[in-house]
Amino acid sequence: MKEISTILNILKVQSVITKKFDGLSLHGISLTDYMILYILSSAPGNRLKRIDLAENTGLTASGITRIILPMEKMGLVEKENSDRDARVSYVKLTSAGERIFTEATTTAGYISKKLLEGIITEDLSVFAGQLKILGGDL
Amino acid sequence: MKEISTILNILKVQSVITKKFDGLSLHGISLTDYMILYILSSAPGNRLKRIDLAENTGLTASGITRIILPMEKMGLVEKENSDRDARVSYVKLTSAGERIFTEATTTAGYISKKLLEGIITEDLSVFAGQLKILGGDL
DNA sequence: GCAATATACTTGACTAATCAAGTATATTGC
DNA sequence: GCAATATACTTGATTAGTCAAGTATATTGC
Repeated sequence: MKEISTILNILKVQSVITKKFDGLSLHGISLTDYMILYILSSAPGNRLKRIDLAENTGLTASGITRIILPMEKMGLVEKENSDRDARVSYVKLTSAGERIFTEATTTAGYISKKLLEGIITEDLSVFAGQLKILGGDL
Repeated sequence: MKEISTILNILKVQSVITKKFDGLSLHGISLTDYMILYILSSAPGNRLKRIDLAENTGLTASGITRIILPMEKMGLVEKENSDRDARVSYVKLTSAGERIFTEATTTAGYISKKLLEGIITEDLSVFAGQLKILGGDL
């Protein structure tokens, strides 16, 4: 069945990707860290509730708590409380985080281009659209 | 940069997929278990060296050791030694494994179809081809 | 034919994530 | 206005995997 093999191939691709993105460690961050910086940098005010960060990354709320903690310690993001709702806390990109993100984007762009270079440019947007259908939208 | 967001979307899709495939627990196996059964079932003689299984799944050799152990205990696969090379051991699908695989395939097929139903059939093979370019080929 | 290197696999220590349960606050309906 | 429920987040325990090092066997080149 074609559908199943397609799905299983996505799993394999994922492991290929995470291996190639080891290069981000050059900037002291993991691929997941990078994804979070990426999402925050395009969020309004460079900040997002933890729960929305979970939704956007596909991680659980508890996964977010655990990954954000060291990022806070590194000074990439900072915690902000909501004055409307005492339950929520925002994760906000710091200027240091922005700087690291910009630097890491050079590396990430290079790796991504290499990974995708076999795919013709016009097909790429189709591919991206199909991923969106599958639930991948940051 | 379009390439980066595409790559990050693949990561998110992966987490969506693994969540949806929880249904396989109905058959007592995980998605990774299923992937291994899938690969073995289409391998010549229904068996493969551990190292080839690692290559095909995108896991490490040590990951294979760890995931195969409980599958052996469950009787889904069995170990076979090579008489040509004392270092290698084969992982072979048992008839019980084959049966579970067939049952699980019904579930997996259903979930996969639902996941991919937004993608037009003719686009699906293009999509599959693009995943292959990215390194995903079982 | 043997030393050096490479390959297949396993194991201990670790990490990144999950889930289930717990805490604190908010919302809703009577 | 308060009881019941829902939401946002954290924490302890667990799990699925990694990496680095170790063991055993095979291959290669002199």
